[in-house]
Amino acid sequence: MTEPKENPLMEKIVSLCKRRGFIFQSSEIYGGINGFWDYGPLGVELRKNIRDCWWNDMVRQRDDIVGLESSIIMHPKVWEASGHIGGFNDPMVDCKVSKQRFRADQLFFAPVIIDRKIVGYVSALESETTAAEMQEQAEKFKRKKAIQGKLEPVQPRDFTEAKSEEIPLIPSPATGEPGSLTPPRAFNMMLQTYVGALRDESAVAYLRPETAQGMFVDFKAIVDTGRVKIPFGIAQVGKSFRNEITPRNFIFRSREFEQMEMEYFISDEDDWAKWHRYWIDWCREWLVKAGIPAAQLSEYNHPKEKLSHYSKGTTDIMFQFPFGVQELWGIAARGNFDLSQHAKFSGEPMEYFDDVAKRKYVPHVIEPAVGVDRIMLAILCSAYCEDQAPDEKGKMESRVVLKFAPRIAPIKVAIFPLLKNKPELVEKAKAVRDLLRPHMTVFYDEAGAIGRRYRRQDEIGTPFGLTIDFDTLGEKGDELKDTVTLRDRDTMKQERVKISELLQLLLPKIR
RNA sequence: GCGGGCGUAGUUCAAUGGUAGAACGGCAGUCUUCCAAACUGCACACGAGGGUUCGAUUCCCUUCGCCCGCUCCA
Repeated sequence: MTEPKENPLMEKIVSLCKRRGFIFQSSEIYGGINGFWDYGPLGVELRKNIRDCWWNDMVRQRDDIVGLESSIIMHPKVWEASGHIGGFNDPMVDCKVSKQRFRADQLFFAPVIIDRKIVGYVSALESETTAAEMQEQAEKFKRKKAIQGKLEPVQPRDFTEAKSEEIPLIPSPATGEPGSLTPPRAFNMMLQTYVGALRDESAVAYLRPETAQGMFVDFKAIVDTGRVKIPFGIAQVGKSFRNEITPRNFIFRSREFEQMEMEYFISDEDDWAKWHRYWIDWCREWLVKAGIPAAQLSEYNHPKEKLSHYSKGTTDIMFQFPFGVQELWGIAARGNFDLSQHAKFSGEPMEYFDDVAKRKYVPHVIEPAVGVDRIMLAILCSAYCEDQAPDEKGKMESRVVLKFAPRIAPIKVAIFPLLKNKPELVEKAKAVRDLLRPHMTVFYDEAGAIGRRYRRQDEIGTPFGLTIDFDTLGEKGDELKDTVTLRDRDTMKQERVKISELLQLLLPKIR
């Protein structure tokens, strides 16, 4: 099967997002900056709705979850404790020929020394037999080059110790030939900055790569002041930053992104699998409520051998994006690793005293973590739709519609006077706009033909359109006076509704 | 980070070694009687930098960005 070289659907969505003011490339007038995006007038409404829905469902409608907004820049030790500095800051070595990448500390090399003279180098990847392998290579090397003399035993060193003049002489483990390896380069995922006026090592700080650590670091403060009892959760929405090597797929993976994370603390004796399942189901239901069809969702369980050593299990809710099935929402059982680490690094005990069980323990945690940006992209992709609609003369034309769930649509209702050159219509339409505006996002439009205005709203996913016509003014008698047509985005059907009943009709539909 | 492809209006495309056209969209106006009507007018582009050249949007180099594949994604 050949992979499609292009992705027409994705291109259409990207171009619609730009055309209608959802998403722009950041700093575009300067040529753009890779991995950063701006959200325009409609994008910002959509994101706000996503955040608000999540916050409402996750925090406000529950007794057991409280909110938090921690700072983006935290004490650098936070990232030592979390493992982001120590464990994931490994220098990497690339082989320019085979395109393989190795961790420098797992790549070993040694000079081949005959009669006290270095005649070449051998290399091997870390394994139980690295030393033996390299000794064998050295002997083979000696035979091949037909060099006489005494071969000294090889002494493997890892690549982080390679001197710059040695690097071109060390063979790549992939090809066996020297000259293709790059010097070790650090791939630190965290964005760095300096706090304070001095730009020295002591001032280095990091932009958080996840919001989660804020919840762990403030765990004690919340337990002490929040009147919370296990099981309970701490939720946070905020920006995070990662130096992704390859930002790709529109806003799917960016360097600045917004997370919605929740840490749900449970007893160390609780059945974590039960809570894990509970949160997976909760997240799936939430996505469906946000308008994503259940049929486009699936689950992926991370294989045990790929899990971090502290994780008991991670399940990703996957979404069928136009560019493939990709991770949307990760639900991780993190054990009590994070709290224990912070206890260790800060010296502050992170134990919870359980009034019911009458004992102390370090709680375990289940973490549903999702990106606002990813949800936004999934919503855009599943909402995008092209169908057929009749034009003025009844001829079928293709129509682009974003079928957003009304609760997350940027604009809930658009209001039109049938004609703009009739002051009575305009005045009445503006009165209807003012009536609804305190309760929902509205958009007033009087430009062009009515059909065009409907189509414009279809393209930005506005679920309802209201048109004020001559009947509204009472031209056909009192029966229709002060009624308007309410037009449905998806069916394009219209019904006649009394202005006085609009609010009670619309409000339940947009919740 | 590597390899391949590509950068011309808001979008989709065209042309050209002598500085660019269209369609759709946008804005304003005339006109309107419920699904992208018509007419008129207006605004808007050669991603950036350097080189070759009398002259570069066009050729070359660099860079930035986008797409596809690999890699990476704690």
